[in-house]
Amino acid sequence: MDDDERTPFDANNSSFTTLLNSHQLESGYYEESESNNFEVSDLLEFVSNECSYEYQPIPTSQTTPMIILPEFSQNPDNLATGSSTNSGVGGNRETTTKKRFAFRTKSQVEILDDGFKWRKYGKKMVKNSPNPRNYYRCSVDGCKVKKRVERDKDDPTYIITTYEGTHTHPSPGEVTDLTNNPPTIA
DNA sequence: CGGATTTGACCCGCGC
DNA sequence: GCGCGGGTCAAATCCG
Repeated sequence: MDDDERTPFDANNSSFTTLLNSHQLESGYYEESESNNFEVSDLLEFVSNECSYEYQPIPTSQTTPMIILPEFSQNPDNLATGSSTNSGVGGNRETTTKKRFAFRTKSQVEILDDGFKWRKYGKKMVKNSPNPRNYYRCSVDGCKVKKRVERDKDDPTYIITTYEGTHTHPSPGEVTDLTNNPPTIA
């Protein structure tokens, strides 16, 4: 709990400080899972896109967002093979470089309103945890962002939310001019 | 009535 | 080659 063995944030980086302040992140850890191109700006952009905490604070309860990527290279048992090409039944899925970020938040509810609409498409029980793992997907058509929510087996009070992919649309809460806002490259 | 949620079944990759 | 673990889909159900 108070003793972690992972690589902490680069506190020297002002960007991270801003990030921490903007999103009220107490502490956390980040790690890159695919390529080494992962930078602070990516994390910032991702946070801004994926978790609009700044727009929609967690209304359910006092939540302390934390950025943490524990299972990516530390425990292969949790995520097993993350960078697989084709996954699922379809067999033919377009798989490009997708970045994943895990946020560990302290909350009793798993449904954290981050400003986006999610549709649950699966629930699975993890073998090493009594708590199930929920799979969410962005309800927006065309957006292939996936979200994985799981309770910390060690600390049930903590929720580990893993985002995968990048949103190609603005937050539904904030209506913007779609005609004047062309989507970026997928 | 429409949409989201549920739960079981199916599939894939890897290990043994 | 089979089994395990994990991830996804899909039909049925429930809710608003």
